[in-house]
Amino acid sequence: MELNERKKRILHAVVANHIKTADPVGSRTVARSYRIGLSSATIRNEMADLEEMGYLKQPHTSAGRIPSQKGYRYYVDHLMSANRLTDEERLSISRSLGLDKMREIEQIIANAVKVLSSVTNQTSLIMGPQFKKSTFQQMRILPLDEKRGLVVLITDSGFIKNKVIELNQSLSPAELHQVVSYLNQKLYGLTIDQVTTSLINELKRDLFRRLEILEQAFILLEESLREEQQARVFLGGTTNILNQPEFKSVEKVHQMLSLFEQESLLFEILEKNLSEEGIVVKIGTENEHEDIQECTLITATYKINQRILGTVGVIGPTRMDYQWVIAVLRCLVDQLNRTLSSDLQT
Amino acid sequence: MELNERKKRILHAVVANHIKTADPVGSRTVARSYRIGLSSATIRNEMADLEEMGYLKQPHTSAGRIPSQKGYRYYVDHLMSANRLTDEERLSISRSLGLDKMREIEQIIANAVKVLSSVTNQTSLIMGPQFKKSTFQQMRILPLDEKRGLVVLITDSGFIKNKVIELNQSLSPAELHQVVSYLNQKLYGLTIDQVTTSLINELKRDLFRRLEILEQAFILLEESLREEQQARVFLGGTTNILNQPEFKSVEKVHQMLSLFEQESLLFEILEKNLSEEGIVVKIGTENEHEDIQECTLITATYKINQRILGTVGVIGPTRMDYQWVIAVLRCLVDQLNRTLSSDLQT
DNA sequence: AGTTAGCACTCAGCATCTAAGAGTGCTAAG
DNA sequence: CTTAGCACTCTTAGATGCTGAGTGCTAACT
Repeated sequence: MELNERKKRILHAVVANHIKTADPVGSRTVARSYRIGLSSATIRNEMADLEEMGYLKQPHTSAGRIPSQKGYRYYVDHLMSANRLTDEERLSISRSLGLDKMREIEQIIANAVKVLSSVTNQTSLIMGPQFKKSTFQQMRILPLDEKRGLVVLITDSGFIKNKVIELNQSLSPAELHQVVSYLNQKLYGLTIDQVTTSLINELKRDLFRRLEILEQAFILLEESLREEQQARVFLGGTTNILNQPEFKSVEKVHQMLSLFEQESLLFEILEKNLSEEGIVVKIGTENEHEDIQECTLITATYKINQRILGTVGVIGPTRMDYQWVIAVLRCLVDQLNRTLSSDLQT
Repeated sequence: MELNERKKRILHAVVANHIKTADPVGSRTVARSYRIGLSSATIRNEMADLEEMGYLKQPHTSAGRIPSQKGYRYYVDHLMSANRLTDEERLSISRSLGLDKMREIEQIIANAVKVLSSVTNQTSLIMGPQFKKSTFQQMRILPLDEKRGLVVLITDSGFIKNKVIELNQSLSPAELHQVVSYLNQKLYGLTIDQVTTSLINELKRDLFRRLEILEQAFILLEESLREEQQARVFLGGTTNILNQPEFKSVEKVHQMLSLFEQESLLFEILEKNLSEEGIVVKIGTENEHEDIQECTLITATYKINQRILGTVGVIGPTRMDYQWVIAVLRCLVDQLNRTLSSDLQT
C-alpha cells in the first residue's frame, strides 16, 4: 500500500498544482512543470495507478485528475513540508494582531479572527473563552441605592460579569459584607461549571437568614451558567468563500452562509476539537457535520496558563493551501497563548 | 402630473404583482387578475403612458413592465394601504421577541434583529443603543487588592461598563471614596458625549493631588468615548437576500455581503436616519451610499423614555413587500419602546 | 522491464442556431 | 374612447457542431 518515490512526487505535484489553480491537472502539466524527467505518457500510467488506489479522481472521463479526500490526507500527512513563516510574515501578523494595545479578552479574540481570515483568505472562526471553564475569583456586591445593587463576578482569564439586582430586603453594609466574604471564601478557585445548583443550594442553607439577597445575587451565577454555557463564536471573512471557485453556485453559498448563521452549530463543531492539543486537520467527510463535508476544517486550541480556553480555526474548500494555513494558524496561536498568559494573568 | 384614477389602479396592480412574482408584469395579467374591466389593449396604452411618465419601465423591448424607483415611491406614498397586522400576527411577534424574559438591553436588541429578519424574510439590522447618548449616572471604584481596582460606570438605559485598572498609588478607602463622590457629583446627568476631554482636564485640575488614580479611572471614560462612539450594529438574516431572485448572481451577493461585514459603514447608514422619528423608507438612489442604491432601506427609531436610542431597519431589493415590512417594523418598534421604557427605567 | 511516441477517442465548454412564448405597438374598426 | 387583430421584438431553452485538453491503449524503443 505504500507509495513508491515516483508516485509520491507525482501525487505531490498534482495536489500542489490543483491547490494553486483549482483546475484538474493533466499528465502533461505534471511532466512539464515539475522536473520529474519523465514523459507525459509514463505519468499518465502512474496517475492511472494513483486513481485506482484512490488518491486521485477524475471529474469526468477526459479531464485531468484532482486529488481525492484520501489524496489530500496523504499530502497533509506525508508530503507537505512544514512551512515556516519568514520573519517578516510573523512580524506582520504580530503587528496586525496588535496584542500590545488590547486589554479585553473579547477584543483580542474578535481581532484575531479578522487577522486570520484576511491572512489566509478563508473564513475563520474562533470560540470565545468558555466562561464556565474559568475559575471563580471573587464576587462583590456594590450597593447602588437603597433598593438596588450591582453584583460583580470576576474570574481569572479576564472575565467580568455584572448585573443589577434588586435588594428586596435592605441589609446593612456590614451584613452584606459578611455574606459576600462567606461566598468568596467558599467559591474561590472553583471553575464556574463546578458551581452546580446543588452547591448553590447548600450555600443557601448555610445562609438561610439572608436567603433573599442570596436568591438575587445567585441569579447572576445561574444565568451565567445557563447563557454562557455556549461561549460566543466569532466569525471572520465569511465572504471569502465567495472568492473560491468551488462556491460559484448560489446554492452552495447559501448552504455555507446559513451554517455560519447558526452559532450553536459552529460551537458544536469547534467544541469537538477542544480536547486535542495542537493542530487538527479534518478533511471532507472526516468532519461529522454534514454541511461541511465538502470542506476542510483546520483548528487549533489556544490556552491561558496551560489551560485550554477555546478553539480557533479556518474553514474552506478541501482544496486549500494547507501549508500556508497551518503555518499561519500555528503562528497565531503561539502569539495568542503568549499574550494571554502574560497579560491577563491575575 | 397627477395620475387619474385608472392609472393609479393600473400602477397599483403592476407594483403589487411584481412584488409578489418578481417577474415583469404584462398588460394581459393586469387585465385578467385585477378587476379593472378593461381590455389588455387599453391597459397597454395606459402602461405606455405610465412608462413615459417614469413610473414604469421595461427591462427589454418585449417584456412586461416593472415599477421604476419613482413608481415604488408613488406606491409607498399614495397607493399602499396601511396594513394593520392581525392580532395573531402581533402576538406571534411578541412571543418570539420574548421581551418578558430578557433583562439585558444587548440581549433584547440582538434578539429583535433575529425576529425581524425571520418575519420579513429580509436582512435586518439594528443599531445598538448609543453609549455616548446615555447619561452618566454613577461611577464606582471597587478595590480588588492592593494594586488593582475595578472601575464601574453606570448609565441610564441599562449600560454598565467596567474595567480593571491598576492603582499605582495606594489611596486609603476614605480618599478613594472622596474622589469618587466628587466625580459622581460633577458628572451626574451628563450624557457621555458631554464628558469631553476639556471637562476631564478641568476635573483633573481640581483633583490634582489624586491625579494618578484619576488618570487611570478616566481611561475608562475616554476609551468608552472612543470605542463606543460607534455603537455595535447587529445583523440578522444576512442570507435571506440569497432567496431574492435579484441576487442570483454571485457578484451582487458578494457586494452586499462585503457591505454587511463593514460594521462602521452600516453604522453610518443607520445613523443618517437617527434624527427622524417614525418610519423612513429610502428607495434605490434615495440612499446615499452607493452600494445599496439598488436596494430599499426601511428604518425606524426606537426609544427609551422618549429619548431616541438607535435605529432598526430592514434592507432588501427595491422589490420588497413594503406593506408587510412596514407593518412588522412598526409593531416591533412599538413593543421595543414599551418594554425598554418600563423595564430598564432607573 | 520500464519508458515513450503516436493515435483514436471522450467530453466539457463555447458559440451558433432555431422554435416557442410572451408581450408590445400600431392600426383600423366598433 | 375602447378594442380586436396582427406584425414585430426579444428572451429563453434546447439542439447542433466545433475545438481543445486530456486520456487509454498499442507498439516501438532502450
